Amino acid sequence: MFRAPRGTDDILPQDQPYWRLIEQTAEAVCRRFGNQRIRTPLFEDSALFIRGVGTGTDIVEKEMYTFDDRGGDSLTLLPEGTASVCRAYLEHGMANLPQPVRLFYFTPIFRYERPQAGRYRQHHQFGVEALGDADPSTDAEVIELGWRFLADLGLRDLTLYVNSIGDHRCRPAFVEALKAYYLPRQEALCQDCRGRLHRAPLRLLDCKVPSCQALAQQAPHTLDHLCDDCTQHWQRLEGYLKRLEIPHTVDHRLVRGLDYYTRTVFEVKPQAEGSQVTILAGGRYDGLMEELGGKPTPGVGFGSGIERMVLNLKLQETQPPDPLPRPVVVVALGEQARVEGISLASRLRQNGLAAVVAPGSRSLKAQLRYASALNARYALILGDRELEKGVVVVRDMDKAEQREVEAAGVEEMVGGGG
RNA sequence: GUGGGCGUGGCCUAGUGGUUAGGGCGGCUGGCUGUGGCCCAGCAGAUCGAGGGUUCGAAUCCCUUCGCCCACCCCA
Repeated sequence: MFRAPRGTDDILPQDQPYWRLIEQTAEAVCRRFGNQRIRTPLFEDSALFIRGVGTGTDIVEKEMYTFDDRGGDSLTLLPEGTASVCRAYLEHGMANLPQPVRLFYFTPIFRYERPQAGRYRQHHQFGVEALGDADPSTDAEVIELGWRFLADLGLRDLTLYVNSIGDHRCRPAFVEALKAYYLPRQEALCQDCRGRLHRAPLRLLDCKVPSCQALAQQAPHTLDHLCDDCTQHWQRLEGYLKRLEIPHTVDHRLVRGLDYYTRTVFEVKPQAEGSQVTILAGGRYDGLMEELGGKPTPGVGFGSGIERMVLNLKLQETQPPDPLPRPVVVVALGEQARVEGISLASRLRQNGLAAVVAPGSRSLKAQLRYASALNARYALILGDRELEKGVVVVRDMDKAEQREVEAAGVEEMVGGGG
Protein backbone atom coordinates (compact mmCIF):
# COMPACT_ATOMS: atom_id res chain seq x y z
CA MET A 1 0.00 0.00 0.00
CA PHE A 2 1.20 3.44 -0.85
CA ARG A 3 0.87 6.13 1.76
CA ALA A 4 1.23 9.86 1.53
CA PRO A 5 4.90 10.75 2.14
CA ARG A 6 5.83 11.52 5.73
CA GLY A 7 4.79 14.97 6.79
CA THR A 8 2.26 15.40 3.98
CA ASP A 9 -1.48 15.20 4.24
CA ASP A 10 -4.51 14.70 2.05
CA ILE A 11 -6.92 17.53 2.58
CA LEU A 12 -10.19 15.65 2.35
CA PRO A 13 -13.59 16.99 1.29
CA GLN A 14 -14.73 17.31 4.90
CA ASP A 15 -11.98 19.88 5.55
CA GLN A 16 -12.60 21.94 2.44
CA PRO A 17 -15.05 24.32 4.16
CA TYR A 18 -12.22 25.45 6.48
CA TRP A 19 -9.88 26.02 3.60
CA ARG A 20 -12.48 27.82 1.57
CA LEU A 21 -13.30 30.07 4.53
CA ILE A 22 -9.62 30.94 5.00
CA GLU A 23 -8.94 31.55 1.33
CA GLN A 24 -12.06 33.62 0.78
CA THR A 25 -11.46 35.69 3.90
CA ALA A 26 -7.86 36.31 2.91
CA GLU A 27 -8.78 37.31 -0.60
CA ALA A 28 -11.53 39.65 0.58
CA VAL A 29 -9.22 41.40 3.03
CA CYS A 30 -6.51 41.78 0.41
CA ARG A 31 -9.00 43.29 -1.98
CA ARG A 32 -9.84 45.92 0.61
CA PHE A 33 -6.17 46.76 1.12
CA GLY A 34 -5.42 46.94 -2.59
CA ASN A 35 -3.23 43.84 -2.66
CA GLN A 36 -3.25 41.80 -5.84
CA ARG A 37 -2.68 38.11 -6.22
CA ILE A 38 0.47 36.65 -7.68
CA ARG A 39 1.30 33.01 -8.48
CA THR A 40 4.91 32.01 -8.70
CA PRO A 41 6.39 28.58 -9.55
CA LEU A 42 6.56 25.87 -6.91
CA PHE A 43 10.29 25.54 -7.48
CA GLU A 44 13.04 28.03 -8.14
CA ASP A 45 16.73 28.17 -8.82
CA SER A 46 18.28 26.84 -5.60
CA ALA A 47 20.57 29.82 -5.38
CA LEU A 48 17.58 32.13 -4.94
CA PHE A 49 16.89 30.67 -1.52
CA ILE A 50 20.49 30.24 -0.53
CA ARG A 51 21.07 33.92 -1.21
CA GLY A 52 17.73 35.07 0.10
CA VAL A 53 17.13 33.03 3.23
CA GLY A 54 20.78 32.89 4.25
CA THR A 55 23.44 30.21 4.37
CA GLY A 56 23.52 30.00 8.14
CA THR A 57 19.85 29.16 8.57
CA ASP A 58 18.41 25.74 9.32
CA ILE A 59 16.16 26.07 6.31
CA VAL A 60 19.07 26.27 3.91
CA GLU A 61 21.37 23.97 5.82
CA LYS A 62 19.10 21.00 6.27
CA GLU A 63 15.51 21.55 5.28
CA MET A 64 15.39 22.25 1.55
CA TYR A 65 14.01 19.84 -1.03
CA THR A 66 16.72 20.32 -3.63
CA PHE A 67 17.21 18.31 -6.81
CA ASP A 68 19.01 18.51 -10.13
CA ASP A 69 16.71 18.47 -13.12
CA ARG A 70 17.57 16.61 -16.32
CA GLY A 71 19.34 19.64 -17.69
CA GLY A 72 21.62 19.77 -14.68
CA ASP A 73 20.09 22.83 -13.03
CA SER A 74 19.76 22.79 -9.27
CA LEU A 75 16.18 23.51 -8.30
CA THR A 76 14.50 23.76 -4.90
CA LEU A 77 10.87 23.41 -3.84
CA LEU A 78 9.81 26.65 -2.14
CA PRO A 79 10.93 26.62 1.52
CA GLU A 80 9.28 30.04 2.01
CA GLY A 81 7.33 32.51 -0.07
CA THR A 82 9.05 35.87 0.02
CA ALA A 83 12.11 35.20 -2.12
CA SER A 84 9.99 34.13 -5.10
CA VAL A 85 7.84 37.22 -4.95
CA CYS A 86 10.91 39.45 -4.79
CA ARG A 87 12.39 37.59 -7.74
CA ALA A 88 9.19 38.19 -9.70
CA TYR A 89 9.23 41.87 -8.72
CA LEU A 90 12.73 42.27 -10.12
CA GLU A 91 12.19 40.05 -13.16
CA HIS A 92 9.09 41.95 -14.27
CA GLY A 93 10.39 45.44 -13.56
CA MET A 94 7.73 46.17 -10.97
CA ALA A 95 9.90 49.03 -9.76
CA ASN A 96 8.20 50.93 -12.59
CA LEU A 97 4.78 50.48 -11.04
CA PRO A 98 3.42 52.85 -8.39
CA GLN A 99 5.22 51.95 -5.14
CA PRO A 100 4.68 50.09 -2.98
CA VAL A 101 3.54 47.10 -5.02
CA ARG A 102 1.01 45.26 -2.89
CA LEU A 103 0.80 41.52 -3.47
CA PHE A 104 -0.55 38.37 -1.90
CA TYR A 105 -0.32 34.66 -2.61
CA PHE A 106 -1.27 31.18 -1.52
CA THR A 107 1.43 28.60 -1.94
CA PRO A 108 2.57 25.21 -0.72
CA ILE A 109 5.79 25.36 1.29
CA PHE A 110 8.23 22.46 1.52
CA ARG A 111 10.66 21.85 4.35
CA TYR A 112 12.38 18.61 5.25
CA GLU A 113 11.78 18.42 9.00
CA ARG A 114 10.30 15.96 11.46
CA PRO A 115 6.57 16.45 11.44
CA GLN A 116 4.59 17.11 14.61
CA ALA A 117 1.38 18.85 15.60
CA GLY A 118 0.96 21.87 13.34
CA ARG A 119 4.12 21.15 11.40
CA TYR A 120 4.40 19.42 8.05
CA ARG A 121 6.89 18.80 5.29
CA GLN A 122 4.42 20.31 2.91
CA HIS A 123 2.24 23.02 4.33
CA HIS A 124 0.43 25.98 2.84
CA GLN A 125 0.84 29.66 3.43
CA PHE A 126 -1.17 32.75 2.75
CA GLY A 127 1.40 35.48 2.31
CA VAL A 128 1.36 39.24 1.79
CA GLU A 129 4.19 41.48 0.59
CA ALA A 130 4.39 45.25 0.10
CA LEU A 131 7.43 46.04 -2.04
CA GLY A 132 9.19 49.31 -2.74
CA ASP A 133 8.38 51.50 0.23
CA ALA A 134 10.49 51.98 3.33
CA ASP A 135 8.07 54.04 5.38
CA PRO A 136 6.85 52.57 8.67
CA SER A 137 3.29 53.28 7.65
CA THR A 138 3.67 50.41 5.23
CA ASP A 139 4.78 48.14 8.07
CA ALA A 140 1.67 49.23 9.93
CA GLU A 141 -0.51 48.60 6.90
CA VAL A 142 0.82 45.06 6.45
CA ILE A 143 0.38 44.30 10.14
CA GLU A 144 -3.11 45.74 10.04
CA LEU A 145 -3.95 43.58 7.03
CA GLY A 146 -2.82 40.47 8.88
CA TRP A 147 -4.66 41.45 12.02
CA ARG A 148 -7.92 42.15 10.16
CA PHE A 149 -7.60 38.90 8.33
CA LEU A 150 -7.38 36.92 11.56
CA ALA A 151 -10.23 38.91 13.08
CA ASP A 152 -12.46 38.37 10.06
CA LEU A 153 -11.65 34.68 10.22
CA GLY A 154 -13.08 34.67 13.69
CA LEU A 155 -9.95 33.53 15.52
CA ARG A 156 -10.09 34.63 19.14
CA ASP A 157 -7.57 35.31 21.90
CA LEU A 158 -4.65 36.19 19.68
CA THR A 159 -1.60 38.14 20.71
CA LEU A 160 0.49 40.22 18.35
CA TYR A 161 4.16 40.48 19.29
CA VAL A 162 6.37 43.09 17.68
CA ASN A 163 9.98 44.09 17.92
CA SER A 164 12.70 45.81 15.94
CA ILE A 165 15.99 44.07 15.34
CA GLY A 166 17.73 47.01 13.67
CA ASP A 167 19.47 47.11 10.31
CA HIS A 168 22.91 46.48 8.84
CA ARG A 169 24.26 49.56 10.59
CA CYS A 170 23.16 48.99 14.16
CA ARG A 171 22.71 45.24 14.40
CA PRO A 172 26.43 44.36 14.43
CA ALA A 173 26.92 46.56 17.48
CA PHE A 174 23.96 44.95 19.19
CA VAL A 175 25.27 41.47 18.48
CA GLU A 176 28.55 42.50 20.09
CA ALA A 177 26.72 43.80 23.14
CA LEU A 178 24.83 40.56 23.31
CA LYS A 179 28.00 38.50 23.14
CA ALA A 180 29.61 40.69 25.76
CA TYR A 181 26.70 39.94 28.04
CA TYR A 182 26.64 36.21 27.43
CA LEU A 183 30.32 35.34 27.27
CA PRO A 184 30.93 35.62 31.03
CA ARG A 185 27.74 33.64 31.61
CA GLN A 186 28.42 30.73 29.26
CA GLU A 187 28.39 28.25 32.13
CA ALA A 188 24.74 28.89 32.75
CA LEU A 189 23.68 28.26 29.16
CA CYS A 190 22.20 25.06 27.80
CA GLN A 191 24.20 22.99 25.36
CA ASP A 192 22.37 24.35 22.30
CA CYS A 193 22.86 27.93 23.37
CA ARG A 194 26.60 27.58 23.77
CA GLY A 195 26.68 26.78 20.08
CA ARG A 196 24.31 29.61 19.25
CA LEU A 197 26.55 32.11 20.96
CA HIS A 198 28.83 31.91 17.95
CA ARG A 199 26.61 30.75 15.13
CA ALA A 200 23.42 32.74 15.73
CA PRO A 201 23.67 34.99 18.79
CA LEU A 202 20.22 36.52 18.29
CA ARG A 203 18.69 33.11 18.79
CA LEU A 204 19.97 33.02 22.36
CA LEU A 205 17.07 35.29 23.16
CA ASP A 206 14.26 32.92 22.32
CA CYS A 207 15.58 29.69 23.80
CA LYS A 208 12.88 27.84 25.74
CA VAL A 209 15.08 26.30 28.41
CA PRO A 210 14.06 27.99 31.70
CA SER A 211 17.60 28.81 32.80
CA CYS A 212 18.32 30.42 29.44
CA GLN A 213 15.06 32.35 29.58
CA ALA A 214 16.08 33.80 32.91
CA LEU A 215 19.32 35.00 31.37
CA ALA A 216 17.53 36.36 28.34
CA GLN A 217 15.32 38.47 30.60
CA GLN A 218 18.34 40.46 31.69
CA ALA A 219 20.03 40.49 28.28
CA PRO A 220 20.42 43.72 26.32
CA HIS A 221 17.34 44.78 24.35
CA THR A 222 17.58 45.36 20.63
CA LEU A 223 15.52 48.51 21.05
CA ASP A 224 18.21 50.08 23.24
CA HIS A 225 20.81 49.60 20.54
CA LEU A 226 19.03 50.87 17.45
CA CYS A 227 20.58 53.60 15.34
CA ASP A 228 18.68 56.86 15.00
CA ASP A 229 16.91 55.92 11.77
CA CYS A 230 15.82 52.58 13.14
CA THR A 231 14.64 54.15 16.36
CA GLN A 232 12.58 56.66 14.49
CA HIS A 233 11.14 53.94 12.27
CA TRP A 234 10.21 51.92 15.33
CA GLN A 235 8.62 54.82 17.16
CA ARG A 236 6.53 55.85 14.21
CA LEU A 237 5.37 52.27 13.68
CA GLU A 238 4.31 52.01 17.30
CA GLY A 239 2.43 55.29 16.96
CA TYR A 240 0.53 54.01 13.95
CA LEU A 241 -0.34 50.74 15.66
CA LYS A 242 -1.70 52.61 18.65
CA ARG A 243 -3.73 54.94 16.46
CA LEU A 244 -5.10 51.92 14.60
CA GLU A 245 -5.98 50.37 17.95
CA ILE A 246 -4.18 47.19 17.12
CA PRO A 247 -3.25 45.67 20.46
CA HIS A 248 0.34 44.51 20.51
CA THR A 249 2.99 43.40 22.92
CA VAL A 250 6.57 44.49 22.52
CA ASP A 251 8.66 41.35 22.85
CA HIS A 252 12.34 42.08 23.31
CA ARG A 253 13.18 38.47 22.69
CA LEU A 254 11.40 38.24 19.37
CA VAL A 255 13.95 37.62 16.64
CA ARG A 256 13.28 35.64 13.50
CA GLY A 257 14.88 32.63 11.92
CA LEU A 258 15.51 34.01 8.46
CA ASP A 259 18.53 36.21 7.79
CA TYR A 260 16.82 38.78 5.64
CA TYR A 261 14.80 40.59 8.28
CA THR A 262 15.63 44.18 9.18
CA ARG A 263 13.98 46.50 11.66
CA THR A 264 10.38 45.38 12.15
CA VAL A 265 9.59 41.78 13.05
CA PHE A 266 6.24 40.48 14.27
CA GLU A 267 4.42 37.31 15.14
CA VAL A 268 0.86 36.34 16.09
CA LYS A 269 0.14 33.49 18.49
CA PRO A 270 -3.02 32.13 20.06
CA GLN A 271 -3.23 31.97 23.85
CA ALA A 272 -3.16 28.19 23.92
CA GLU A 273 0.09 26.86 25.27
CA GLY A 274 2.22 24.83 22.92
CA SER A 275 5.17 25.31 20.70
CA GLN A 276 4.14 25.07 17.06
CA VAL A 277 1.55 27.74 17.42
CA THR A 278 2.68 30.81 15.52
CA ILE A 279 -0.01 31.32 12.94
CA LEU A 280 1.25 34.46 11.25
CA ALA A 281 4.71 35.97 11.19
CA GLY A 282 6.72 38.41 9.16
CA GLY A 283 8.73 41.58 9.09
CA ARG A 284 10.67 44.04 7.03
CA TYR A 285 13.46 42.94 4.70
CA ASP A 286 15.11 45.99 3.22
CA GLY A 287 18.29 44.21 2.18
CA LEU A 288 16.76 41.25 0.40
CA MET A 289 16.28 42.64 -3.12
CA GLU A 290 19.83 43.83 -3.27
CA GLU A 291 21.00 40.44 -2.06
CA LEU A 292 19.08 38.92 -4.96
CA GLY A 293 20.90 41.14 -7.44
CA GLY A 294 18.40 43.95 -7.80
CA LYS A 295 18.58 47.59 -6.93
CA PRO A 296 18.15 48.26 -3.20
CA THR A 297 14.42 47.95 -2.67
CA PRO A 298 12.67 47.85 0.69
CA GLY A 299 9.93 45.40 1.48
CA VAL A 300 7.72 44.17 4.28
CA GLY A 301 5.40 41.18 4.51
CA PHE A 302 4.18 38.16 6.38
CA GLY A 303 3.35 34.52 5.93
CA SER A 304 0.63 32.61 7.71
CA GLY A 305 0.21 28.87 7.95
CA ILE A 306 -3.14 27.67 6.70
CA GLU A 307 -2.96 24.28 8.44
CA ARG A 308 -2.37 26.04 11.75
CA MET A 309 -5.35 28.28 11.19
CA VAL A 310 -7.52 25.26 10.45
CA LEU A 311 -6.17 23.71 13.64
CA ASN A 312 -7.11 26.75 15.69
CA LEU A 313 -10.51 27.14 14.09
CA LYS A 314 -11.23 23.54 15.06
CA LEU A 315 -9.85 24.06 18.57
CA GLN A 316 -12.24 26.93 19.17
CA GLU A 317 -15.01 24.96 17.46
CA THR A 318 -15.73 27.39 14.68
CA GLN A 319 -18.09 25.86 12.14
CA PRO A 320 -17.26 27.14 8.67
CA PRO A 321 -20.17 27.55 6.27
CA ASP A 322 -20.54 24.65 3.89
CA PRO A 323 -22.39 25.82 0.79
CA LEU A 324 -22.76 22.34 -0.70
CA PRO A 325 -26.04 22.37 -2.61
CA ARG A 326 -28.45 19.54 -1.97
CA PRO A 327 -28.57 17.54 -5.17
CA VAL A 328 -31.44 16.22 -7.17
CA VAL A 329 -30.99 12.47 -7.59
CA VAL A 330 -32.27 10.77 -10.71
CA VAL A 331 -33.55 7.25 -10.09
CA ALA A 332 -33.88 5.15 -13.23
CA LEU A 333 -35.44 1.70 -13.56
CA GLY A 334 -34.30 -0.20 -16.59
CA GLU A 335 -31.96 0.65 -19.40
CA GLN A 336 -34.49 2.63 -21.40
CA ALA A 337 -35.26 4.86 -18.43
CA ARG A 338 -31.57 5.17 -17.65
CA VAL A 339 -30.86 6.72 -21.02
CA GLU A 340 -33.60 9.26 -20.36
CA GLY A 341 -32.44 9.79 -16.81
CA ILE A 342 -28.89 10.56 -17.81
CA SER A 343 -30.11 13.13 -20.26
CA LEU A 344 -32.54 14.60 -17.73
CA ALA A 345 -29.71 15.03 -15.21
CA SER A 346 -27.61 16.69 -17.87
CA ARG A 347 -30.40 19.16 -18.62
CA LEU A 348 -30.76 20.03 -14.95
CA ARG A 349 -27.06 20.66 -14.57
CA GLN A 350 -27.06 22.92 -17.58
CA ASN A 351 -29.70 24.90 -15.75
CA GLY A 352 -27.41 25.28 -12.79
CA LEU A 353 -28.80 22.57 -10.53
CA ALA A 354 -26.79 19.89 -8.78
CA ALA A 355 -27.95 16.57 -10.20
CA VAL A 356 -26.57 13.05 -9.93
CA VAL A 357 -27.82 9.78 -11.33
CA ALA A 358 -28.16 6.96 -8.81
CA PRO A 359 -25.95 3.95 -9.57
CA GLY A 360 -27.63 1.53 -11.97
CA SER A 361 -28.42 -2.13 -11.50
CA ARG A 362 -29.87 -1.40 -8.11
CA SER A 363 -33.42 -1.75 -6.94
CA LEU A 364 -35.68 1.25 -6.57
CA LYS A 365 -35.33 0.85 -2.83
CA ALA A 366 -31.57 0.94 -3.02
CA GLN A 367 -31.53 3.93 -5.32
CA LEU A 368 -33.80 5.87 -2.99
CA ARG A 369 -31.62 4.89 -0.09
CA TYR A 370 -28.75 6.32 -2.07
CA ALA A 371 -30.66 9.55 -2.71
CA SER A 372 -31.36 9.77 0.98
CA ALA A 373 -27.73 9.24 1.89
CA LEU A 374 -26.73 12.07 -0.44
CA ASN A 375 -29.19 14.35 1.36
CA ALA A 376 -31.12 14.83 -1.87
CA ARG A 377 -33.86 17.43 -1.91
CA TYR A 378 -35.74 15.62 -4.66
CA ALA A 379 -35.61 12.19 -6.25
CA LEU A 380 -36.73 12.03 -9.86
CA ILE A 381 -38.10 8.58 -10.55
CA LEU A 382 -38.18 7.28 -14.10
CA GLY A 383 -39.48 3.85 -15.07
CA ASP A 384 -41.34 2.24 -17.94
CA ARG A 385 -44.66 3.64 -16.74
CA GLU A 386 -43.34 7.18 -16.70
CA LEU A 387 -41.67 6.77 -20.07
CA GLU A 388 -44.96 5.69 -21.62
CA LYS A 389 -46.82 8.66 -20.20
CA GLY A 390 -44.02 11.14 -20.82
CA VAL A 391 -43.84 12.08 -17.13
CA VAL A 392 -41.40 11.95 -14.24
CA VAL A 393 -42.28 11.16 -10.64
CA VAL A 394 -40.88 14.00 -8.52
CA ARG A 395 -40.44 12.86 -4.96
CA ASP A 396 -39.89 15.44 -2.24
CA MET A 397 -37.49 13.66 0.07
CA ASP A 398 -38.20 15.85 3.08
CA LYS A 399 -41.98 15.68 2.93
CA ALA A 400 -42.08 12.12 1.61
CA GLU A 401 -44.58 13.28 -0.97
CA GLN A 402 -44.46 12.74 -4.69
CA ARG A 403 -46.37 13.46 -7.86
CA GLU A 404 -46.15 13.03 -11.56
CA VAL A 405 -44.88 15.96 -13.56
CA GLU A 406 -44.69 16.42 -17.34
CA ALA A 407 -41.12 15.61 -18.35
CA ALA A 408 -40.68 19.08 -19.82
CA GLY A 409 -41.76 20.78 -16.59
CA VAL A 410 -39.40 19.08 -14.21
CA GLU A 411 -36.89 21.92 -14.05
CA GLU A 412 -39.42 24.42 -12.77
CA MET A 413 -40.81 21.96 -10.28
CA VAL A 414 -37.39 21.27 -8.88
CA GLY A 415 -35.68 24.56 -9.57
CA GLY A 416 -36.26 26.26 -6.24
CA GLY A 417 -35.01 23.42 -4.12
CA GLY A 418 -31.34 23.43 -5.04
C1' G B 1 19.33 14.25 14.21
C1' U B 2 17.44 13.10 19.66
C1' G B 3 13.62 11.39 23.24
C1' G B 4 8.67 9.35 24.52
C1' G B 5 3.87 6.94 23.18
C1' C B 6 1.19 3.84 19.89
C1' G B 7 0.27 0.11 15.65
C1' U B 8 -6.30 -5.39 15.53
C1' G B 9 -11.19 -4.91 8.57
C1' G B 10 -12.37 2.02 5.44
C1' C B 11 -13.16 4.31 10.75
C1' C B 12 -13.62 3.39 16.33
C1' U B 13 -12.51 -0.64 19.24
C1' A B 14 -12.83 -5.82 22.65
C1' G B 15 -9.40 -9.34 23.34
C1' U B 16 -2.58 -9.38 28.07
C1' G B 17 -0.43 -17.21 25.78
C1' G B 18 -5.14 -21.94 24.40
C1' U B 19 -10.62 -24.09 19.87
C1' U B 20 -12.82 -20.98 13.08
C1' A B 21 -9.86 -12.79 16.31
C1' G B 22 -15.61 -10.40 18.91
C1' G B 23 -18.47 -5.82 18.65
C1' G B 24 -20.00 -0.80 16.91
C1' C B 25 -20.00 2.75 12.76
C1' G B 26 -19.78 2.89 7.57
C1' G B 27 -20.63 -0.06 2.71
C1' C B 28 -23.71 -3.59 -0.03
C1' U B 29 -28.19 -6.85 -0.16
C1' G B 30 -32.87 -8.36 1.62
C1' G B 31 -37.40 -7.85 4.89
C1' C B 32 -43.14 -5.38 -1.13
C1' U B 33 -43.42 -8.14 -7.37
C1' G B 34 -41.81 0.18 -8.27
C1' U B 35 -40.51 3.71 -3.02
C1' G B 36 -35.61 6.33 1.28
C1' G B 37 -34.63 7.99 6.47
C1' C B 38 -36.27 4.10 11.93
C1' C B 39 -36.11 -1.15 12.94
C1' C B 40 -34.60 -6.28 11.81
C1' A B 41 -31.65 -9.87 9.14
C1' G B 42 -27.75 -11.26 6.03
C1' C B 43 -23.19 -10.46 3.05
C1' A B 44 -18.42 -8.44 1.98
C1' G B 45 -14.13 -6.74 4.35
C1' A B 46 -8.28 -8.39 9.03
C1' U B 47 -2.27 -12.85 6.57
C1' C B 48 -3.87 -8.68 14.45
C1' G B 49 2.19 -3.10 10.67
C1' A B 50 6.44 -6.44 8.92
C1' G B 51 10.42 -10.09 9.93
C1' G B 52 12.61 -13.33 13.35
C1' G B 53 12.61 -15.84 18.16
C1' U B 54 10.52 -18.32 22.82
C1' U B 55 6.51 -22.07 23.42
C1' C B 56 2.94 -28.10 22.37
C1' G B 57 0.33 -23.35 21.31
C1' A B 58 1.50 -16.04 20.21
C1' A B 59 -2.77 -10.41 18.49
C1' U B 60 -0.98 -11.41 23.54
C1' C B 61 6.09 -12.65 25.78
C1' C B 62 11.32 -11.26 23.64
C1' C B 63 14.44 -9.06 19.64
C1' U B 64 14.78 -6.37 15.09
C1' U B 65 12.55 -3.29 11.62
C1' C B 66 8.94 -0.04 9.38
C1' G B 67 5.03 3.37 10.04
C1' C B 68 2.06 6.96 12.71
C1' C B 69 1.59 10.45 16.73
C1' C B 70 3.77 13.75 20.42
C1' A B 71 7.98 16.55 22.16
C1' C B 72 13.08 18.74 21.37
C1' C B 73 15.75 21.41 17.41
C1' C B 74 13.65 24.88 14.09
C1' C B 75 9.59 27.15 12.04
C1' A B 76 3.86 29.04 9.37
